[in-house]
Amino acid sequence: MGNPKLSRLEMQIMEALWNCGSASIREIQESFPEKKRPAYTTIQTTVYRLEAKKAVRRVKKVGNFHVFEAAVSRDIAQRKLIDDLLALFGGRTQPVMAHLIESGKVTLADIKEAEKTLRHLEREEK
Amino acid sequence: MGNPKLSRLEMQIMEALWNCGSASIREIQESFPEKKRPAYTTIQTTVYRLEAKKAVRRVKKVGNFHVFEAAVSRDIAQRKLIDDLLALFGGRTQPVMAHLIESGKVTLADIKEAEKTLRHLEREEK
DNA sequence: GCAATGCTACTACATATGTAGTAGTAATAC
DNA sequence: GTATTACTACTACATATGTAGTAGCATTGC
Repeated sequence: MGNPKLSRLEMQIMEALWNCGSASIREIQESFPEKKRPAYTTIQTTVYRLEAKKAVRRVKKVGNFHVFEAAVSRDIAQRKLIDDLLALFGGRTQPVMAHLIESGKVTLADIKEAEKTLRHLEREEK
Repeated sequence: MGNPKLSRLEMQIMEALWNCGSASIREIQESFPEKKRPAYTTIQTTVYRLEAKKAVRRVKKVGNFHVFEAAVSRDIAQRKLIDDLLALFGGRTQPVMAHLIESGKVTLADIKEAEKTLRHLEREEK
């Protein structure tokens, strides 16, 4: 029932749908960089699986092809991934933060931004 | 032949080894809370797989049982998980940070701490 | 020494995921 | 209206992971 955990390929497909609003299998496939573009049927199979998980739905049929759209938001999907990662860390965010910083991929600006967001949240909750 | 990505159960087993230094299958199994303790052979199978991945190794045999120890550090293993998550986000940390904050699991203190760490790093790199 | 117990090594199986082939039907191009 | 092309629906298969059973050898307790 809840939000399904999406895999790498599934997320890439969802990304195409979140960006385009809606798309056909072919359009999704062509959204992949030519060099690492899976076969048409690979995308198709994965879209069908996403459909089974209720993460995408068919919106209409145009000509002989179907058009799909995301049925879960990017936020929800991303949140699920992060919650699952956190679970692997026993729910502790500290090591996650530490590694993000250590990886050199978080800038001071990101932190500042985060801090601002956090202050806003705190104010709203009071 | 980089560091393998470890799964949920694998991480739980590694956690036991990182905590105890070294342990037998039975000891690892008993480190699980009674209510969600997998069968002995489930732990065994998973330890064997970790061995195949070179994430653990046998250190000795005591009586008729083997004693295992971690062959990769907690840091390395955690780092791998985070790098893989980041890859799902196209390498952008911003959404990860945003979700961590939104989840309410990161406190302002965590951010302050992170900021301090980051400032230190920047200084060192100059 | 022999029976009980415990551990190992191996096998088995279900689900998830990445990957893609094939058969057949539907749209299209003339 | 027929040949080509494109898409769908289905099948197949390998690897990863969680899960656990079984057969048999090693230890141990007497």
